[in-house]
Amino acid sequence: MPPPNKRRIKALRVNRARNKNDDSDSADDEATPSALPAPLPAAKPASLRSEVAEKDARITELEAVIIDLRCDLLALQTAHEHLWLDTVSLLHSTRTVLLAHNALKTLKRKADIAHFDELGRRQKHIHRLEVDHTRKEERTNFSILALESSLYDNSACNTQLRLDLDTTSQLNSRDATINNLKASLLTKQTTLTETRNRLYAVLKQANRAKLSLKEIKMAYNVLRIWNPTEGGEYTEAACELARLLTRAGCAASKIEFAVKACAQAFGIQIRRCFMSARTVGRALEEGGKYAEMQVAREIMEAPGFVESSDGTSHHGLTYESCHVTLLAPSYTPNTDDSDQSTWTYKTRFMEVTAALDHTAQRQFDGTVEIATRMASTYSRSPLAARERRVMDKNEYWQKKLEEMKDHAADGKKAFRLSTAHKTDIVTRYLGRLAMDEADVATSHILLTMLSITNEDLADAGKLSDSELQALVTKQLIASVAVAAIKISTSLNTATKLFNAPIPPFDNVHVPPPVLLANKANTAAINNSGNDILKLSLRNAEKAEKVLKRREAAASKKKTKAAQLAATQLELDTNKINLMILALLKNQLAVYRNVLKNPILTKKPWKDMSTVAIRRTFVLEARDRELARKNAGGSEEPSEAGVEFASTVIIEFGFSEADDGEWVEEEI
DNA sequence: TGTCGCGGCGTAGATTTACC
DNA sequence: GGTAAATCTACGCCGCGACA
Repeated sequence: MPPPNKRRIKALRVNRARNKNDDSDSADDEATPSALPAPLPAAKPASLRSEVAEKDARITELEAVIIDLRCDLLALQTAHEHLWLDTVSLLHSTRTVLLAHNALKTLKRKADIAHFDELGRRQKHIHRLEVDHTRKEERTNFSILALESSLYDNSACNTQLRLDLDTTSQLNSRDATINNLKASLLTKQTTLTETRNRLYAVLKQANRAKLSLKEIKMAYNVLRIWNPTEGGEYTEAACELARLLTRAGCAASKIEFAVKACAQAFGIQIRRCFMSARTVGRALEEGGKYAEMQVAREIMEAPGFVESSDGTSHHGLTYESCHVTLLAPSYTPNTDDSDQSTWTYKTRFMEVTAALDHTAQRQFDGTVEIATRMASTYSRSPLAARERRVMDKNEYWQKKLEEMKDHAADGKKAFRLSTAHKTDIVTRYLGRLAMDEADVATSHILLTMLSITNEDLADAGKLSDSELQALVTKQLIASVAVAAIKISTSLNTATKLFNAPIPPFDNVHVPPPVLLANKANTAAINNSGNDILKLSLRNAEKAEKVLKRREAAASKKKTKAAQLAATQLELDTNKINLMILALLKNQLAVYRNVLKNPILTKKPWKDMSTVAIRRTFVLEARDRELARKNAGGSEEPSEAGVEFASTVIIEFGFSEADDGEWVEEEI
């Protein structure tokens, strides 16, 4: 065992002390009843066994104490070992620390040397930097001084430039301002001009609007407020309205109510009251007998008129209507009715009357009755007394230029009756005239006939010389004679051929035929001169179309007639045998339509379609014509194909059908 | 102041409507 | 189908108002 060192010695001392304490403690423990087994009670006389038991228990307890002590001893030994190990460790550590201390001393010494070297270098660097700084500072100061000097100079220059800039700016600003002002002025002038123009336009518009408004207001007032009277007298329109309402079945006493009710519905005011029943009665009278008087007077004043008539049946009764178309004054206020240039064509209603039948004789009798009644009415009227003249019933016939009818069968017969009647009237008139003027009139007829030339006829757009020869010479000569007298005397203006659409002997233009009632009812009614029932546009177009078609047909017919007139009747058989189809047809047309050959007239064209047949018919007709001439011309054509003397029937695009009706020709 | 146009009234006759 | 009432028509007469 190694000799104990100081630390070990110390540790031993500690252990001894601890052991002493333990001993004392053990002594104390023994002394303490709790630590030591309890002292045995005073020995009593006990059994051995109990004594052994107590001893065993004491032994057990002691053994337990021994065990405990041993454990403590072991613990102390362990602690001692630990302490020993610690001591060894500390010694080792101390040795290590000493070595480290020495190393550190060495390092410190080296570090100090290095430190001093570094410090020297740094101090040199600092010195060098200080020197550089001093130099840079000097240079910087110099530069600053130079810059300050330059700054001072630049500031002065800048001040001067600023002054110049201010001056320039002021100048530029002034020019810009001027330019701006000029631009603004131009803009404002443009705006002003535009505004002025707009103002002028607006003023014009306002003026126009004012005028328009004024006109519209006036027109509105005119339309809104209807004055049925002028100067206290009911206007023709008012009277016509009353008559129409009466015809429509309105009682005279209810007409005022009806008119007012209509006006209220239409937004129209009627100035003052509408006419009373009594005045309505007067208006009806004016539309009846008074109208007849007026028509009679107009017929006497007019250069001529056209009569249109038609018939129809209603509930088994036959009715005949008649109206005339003639030049009549307008009767408008402030118009000179004596000036014929202001006259216009009017269609006047004559009558609608029941008839027993629709025969030609009945129609003719009706016309005679109308003429007689009209002459009587006018001659007995106060109007005739004031004008100090009367109307002769023959004047109606003298003034009648044309008749319009729609029935071929009875119409042609009626034309013949009318023509005969008029011829008689005109002959009587001419006779009276001849008696008045002796033989002057006769010579005048001849002179007038001789003075009519082809040029005159051509200028009038009428028949040429050849046409005159081709047509029925006798009829035309008679008409020319009548016309010549009429022209020379200017008294009889009605010496026209019946049914000539355009009178050939003076400048009086007669309008085309009026549409008849059972052909175009609406158009006919509206064409009848009624101022209130105006022709509707559709009917007008329809009527215009019909008239145009008829005019075209008439023109076509006239061309055919002219072609017919230009055809010379060929009597040479050699020439007839050389004729071609068209020439043969022309020859047949002359025989058929001019000479009224009774055989050819009844022969339809479809049965004369070949050259041979046509040539045969032409040769036969030639033989008959030569025979007729050799017989002195006494052989007249049969009545069936001959028109009444001085009657020319213009069918106006219509032709006679098999049933006697006139039907429109196809164009 | 005379003339003219209009409306109102009365009367007679014709026509339509309601009723038996 | 007849009859009475209602309605419509025609017309003369008279007064009123506008106008020259």
